[in-house]
Amino acid sequence: MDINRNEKKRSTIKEVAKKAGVSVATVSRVMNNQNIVKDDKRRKVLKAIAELNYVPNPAARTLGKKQAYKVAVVVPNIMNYALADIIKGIQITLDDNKVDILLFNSNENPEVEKRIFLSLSDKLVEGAIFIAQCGSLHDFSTLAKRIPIVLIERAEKNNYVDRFEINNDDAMLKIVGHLYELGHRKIAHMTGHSSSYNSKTLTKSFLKALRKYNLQFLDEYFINTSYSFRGGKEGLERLLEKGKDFTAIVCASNVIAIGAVNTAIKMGYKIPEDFSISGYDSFPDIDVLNPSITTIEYPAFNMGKQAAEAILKKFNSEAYRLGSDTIIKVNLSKGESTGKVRIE
Amino acid sequence: MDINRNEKKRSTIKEVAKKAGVSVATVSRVMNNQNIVKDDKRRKVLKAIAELNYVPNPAARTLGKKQAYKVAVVVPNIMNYALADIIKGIQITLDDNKVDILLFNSNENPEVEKRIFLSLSDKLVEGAIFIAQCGSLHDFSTLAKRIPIVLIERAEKNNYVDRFEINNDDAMLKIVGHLYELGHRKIAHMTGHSSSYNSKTLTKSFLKALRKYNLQFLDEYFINTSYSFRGGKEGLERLLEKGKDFTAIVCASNVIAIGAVNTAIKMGYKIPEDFSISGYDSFPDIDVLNPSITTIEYPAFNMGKQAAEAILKKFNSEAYRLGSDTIIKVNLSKGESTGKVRIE
DNA sequence: AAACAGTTTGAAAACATTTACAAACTGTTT
DNA sequence: AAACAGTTTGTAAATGTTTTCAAACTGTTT
Repeated sequence: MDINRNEKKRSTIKEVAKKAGVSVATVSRVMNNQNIVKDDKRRKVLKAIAELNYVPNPAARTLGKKQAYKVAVVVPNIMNYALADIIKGIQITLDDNKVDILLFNSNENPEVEKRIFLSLSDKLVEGAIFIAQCGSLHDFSTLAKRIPIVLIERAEKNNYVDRFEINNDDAMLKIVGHLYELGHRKIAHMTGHSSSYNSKTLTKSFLKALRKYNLQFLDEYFINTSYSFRGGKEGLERLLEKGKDFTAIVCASNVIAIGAVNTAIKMGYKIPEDFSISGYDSFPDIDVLNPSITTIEYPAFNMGKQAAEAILKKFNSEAYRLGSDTIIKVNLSKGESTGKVRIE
Repeated sequence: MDINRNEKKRSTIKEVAKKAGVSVATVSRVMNNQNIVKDDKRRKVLKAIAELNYVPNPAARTLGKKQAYKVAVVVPNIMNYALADIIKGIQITLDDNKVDILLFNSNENPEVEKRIFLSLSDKLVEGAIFIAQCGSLHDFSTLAKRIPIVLIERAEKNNYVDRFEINNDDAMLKIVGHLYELGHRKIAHMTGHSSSYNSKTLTKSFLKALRKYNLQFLDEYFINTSYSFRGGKEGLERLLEKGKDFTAIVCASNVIAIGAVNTAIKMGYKIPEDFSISGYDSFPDIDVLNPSITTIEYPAFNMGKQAAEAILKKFNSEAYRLGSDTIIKVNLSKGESTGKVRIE
């Protein structure tokens, strides 16, 4: 695709200099408000700038300064509240620092993500934030030497990237513990597609938690589905086809949980009387729903802020510096979708 | 904020040229796959590129070509399914054409939006898409001379921008008609905050529809609230405080409707037996909810695609060309949240 | 009035590419 | 072998900034 629009020409720094009767260097100094320009010249320059409607050409500026004030943000799906909330946190923080974000969406397609990853090295961004995994691992070592990298909920480990990991082990321990206390012993699990790193690690944590409580895991009550209301609906339908021996379902995401809860009620089940359902994620106003969903929540917006701050911090550091690992704390938020197991 | 990281230096076209024993022009030709380079030289160049790990500097390229392959997308809130869906449509279409998107989020803050709008003129993007209104009107005439502009659901009119407007009149006519057929005569209205252009125009369309059906509008059953589940909850609470003379509520958004429906049921009302509630928007899998929501839906993802295509089309056109006005069709999707009015 | 330090300025180089133009090769045809 | 047309290549200008460095001003002190 060729882009060939005849732009109405911008005025240049040369024209401003000519009009103001000074050198381009002086104009540049005024633009970058270096206060070594005398007042009378500064005034002349500002006047010329206003008259010519001059705005500096960012490409030339980037070339001269070797700074683009841009950060790439790569997500698998923008239609996901938790991810959108993280992006919002990033956006607000970077915006405060006059850094723009270049948004890339892989649409859960590993090949697209790979392509984005590879193309990043020629994008002229001063940093990149990758959120959530989709498909294969990338080798960040080369890229991390050039620009600061932040990974949120991703598998890659590397000494030079900053990582933010949600404490899945604790999350699953908390939710399984909560269900255990309510008397649940047969707990089903509904998670994302098996190709997803995030699903797989969460399942591992779930199994760990079961072991801790000496609960056995029933293979037939393990369901992979998509991260959506419909995924919750279809997952529940497949689960119930196999029988209803479980008393609770731990879902890997709130949308799945909401889909499952609503479908269960539509089918005539009572939640939580017939079985409990829990979610996981960051979902706004989840307490407003009926029934409200018991969930493990993490501070998505805040994670975004932290990620952006990590990038900004590295901007200023001399060269290439060790990354940090941050474990994000989770919080059990009890709702109406879980309850005491019925004594049969 | 100063960005001062010591980047590991990229290799340049000069180094490649030297290593390959050719001129920089030849390297440039290879990079832009112009097939006027002889095979032996091309091979040498490619070898040198590979060995030096050369990737062209985008800023220099932009400067030379006067093309940045970037489009700005400005939204009031990224945490909104309909907007996110539009962005997704834009993203996919632009990505196919190797155009990147620069995402700006005004966070529903008119001043931030204004700032973004003004800063756009110095961003070096080949196009801009503004989605939904937030606050004051902007004057797009100057910007539109330089780059193609697409406005989605915004008030500004201008001969040179492409506009996409949802057919609000038809939407409200359809939903009021649907409720009228079900016997409803006293219809409340819950919309966004009064500062929002989108809310205001929708309300106008709602009033028009009422008139068409000879229904009177009761001032006290008009509620402004926020676009969220909680907004729906709080709106409904305020509405019910004023009495319960209405038999239906037309909400300006699905999140408001969902919040209201769930809250109503929690309060002990039966929906739609006690009153009907309708939504408006694009919301994924809304039919999975319990009850499913009657809503007016518009093709958000597709609108995004169309918007991006409009931009791409203008890229290729000579200079500055008339814009188009597209009215987006809406569709009534009947759910379980609306029903026949109870004969009292 | 000369010397000096400090401030303000401008010329020109640097940034990394694209591209217009001319030169140098091809391979035919006379 | 000269003339020609077509292809391939290189030189150098152009793109619009920032920044280095030296020069030209200041105003003070001797």
